[in-house]
Amino acid sequence: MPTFLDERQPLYLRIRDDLAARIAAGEWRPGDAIPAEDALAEHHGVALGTVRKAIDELVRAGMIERRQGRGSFVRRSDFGNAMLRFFRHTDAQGRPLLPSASLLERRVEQAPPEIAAALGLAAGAPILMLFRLRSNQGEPILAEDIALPLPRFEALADWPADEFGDLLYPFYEKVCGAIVARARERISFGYAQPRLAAPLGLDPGAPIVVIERTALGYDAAPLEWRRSYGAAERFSYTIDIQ
Amino acid sequence: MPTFLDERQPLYLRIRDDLAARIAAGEWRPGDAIPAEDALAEHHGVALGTVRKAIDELVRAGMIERRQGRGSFVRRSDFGNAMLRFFRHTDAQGRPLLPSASLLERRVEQAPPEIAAALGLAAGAPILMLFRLRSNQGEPILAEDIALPLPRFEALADWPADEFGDLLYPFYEKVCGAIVARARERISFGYAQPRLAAPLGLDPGAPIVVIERTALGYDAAPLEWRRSYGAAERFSYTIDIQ
DNA sequence: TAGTGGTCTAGACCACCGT
DNA sequence: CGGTGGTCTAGACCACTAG
Repeated sequence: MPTFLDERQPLYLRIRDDLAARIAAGEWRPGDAIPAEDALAEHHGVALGTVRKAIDELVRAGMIERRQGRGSFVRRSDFGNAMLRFFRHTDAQGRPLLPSASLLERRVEQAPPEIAAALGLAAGAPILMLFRLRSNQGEPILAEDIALPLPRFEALADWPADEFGDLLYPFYEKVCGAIVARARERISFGYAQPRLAAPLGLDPGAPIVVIERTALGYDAAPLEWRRSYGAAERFSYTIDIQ
Repeated sequence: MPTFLDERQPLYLRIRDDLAARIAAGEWRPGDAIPAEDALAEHHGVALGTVRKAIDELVRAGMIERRQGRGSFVRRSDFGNAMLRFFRHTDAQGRPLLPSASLLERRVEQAPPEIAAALGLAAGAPILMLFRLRSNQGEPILAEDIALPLPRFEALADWPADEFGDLLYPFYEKVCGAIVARARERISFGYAQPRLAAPLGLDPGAPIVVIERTALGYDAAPLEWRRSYGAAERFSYTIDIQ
């Protein structure tokens, strides 16, 4: 029988929070099955329907996936290529292309105030800065400034650049045990400075879209800050609203 | 006892579809209360929990709002000012401003292919085109091309222009009985043609954001097409992703 | 076949709302 | 106070998955 956090909360919310905390603590990792509903019901001393309602909440929050007949699994958030949804590129058959990535710069810095604030660090705290270019068949699509807090991501400072791979988030998980669960993105518009125009193959001053992202873990702690840049003319994004 | 649509569907989905169809048919309008859960349970010959699950679905879909102790109500989708979430303007105290609208042009046309397709009409079908400017304290924020199918919106063709009001959707509902329930928007970037630059107070060729929207009724039928334009430099949009 | 989630029932009591 | 939605129980049976 687990200890409950807030006696005033309904049972199903307390169970939801208990499960969420155990996922955040790493008791189950993405892809793992959580215990069966009847086991959880017995463990928490509640009816099955109450556990189902708790899991419903976590499914809505994107933390858990149900698979009938198999179990309920911690969801692996898969937005390694999410930035590309703004700059969709398809091959001749209309299938989406996964761009390759190349690491252009890597250095240790003191976090400027804006990045420090986004990462929840003190200004001047040490960070690892990456500058990355993503391209499709040699054609540049996106440039990215990426900031990672140190010493959390120390291992990446000396890791061979050619082993970084096209998708960083699985790489963070493998090398540093850091699991990205969700993110907040802000889209705005600007003009390409020469530093960006050159690798993107644009004229200096060309209009670009700027996508700023803070990626968070299951415990809502900031893990990564990045700012991505792409040609404004190729930007397109669709939303459904109610 | 109502007739059910698809015997293979679970009960709660059939009840959800029945309620959704009755809302789409106008049996209850936005703001109206739907029958109490126990009444619906008896009416459909099912247990209370089954009706609750059906209503849960409609709440998730944004069609219904629950209010404890009062009832469940058809939701009035309120995105009259949703376009402004991309161009947030606040007063000195940080409160959002509701811009005023002025109708600059109004004419009956034959729908060009793109607009006809979006509205589900044959190319060349008659539409009412509006051109509108939205401003804050005299400062232009957004220009909008709006297309409405005829004869559905016939009443607006001759309605006094100064009675259109700042928000069109409540106006459509009042004058034409057309209720907008949801919409799909596509954001892209472009450059201001003189026709747009002048009213927006921009230089011709200035970068602009283009937001194309198709607004739908509860029955998913297209009601309105619009394309909104604003200065790219003032654009900002935040999204949470999982 | 055993184990999982999915649907459904028929209750009970609580929390909130308006009169 | 009566009526509403919100929580919770203790079952039953079904549908799907894997070995």
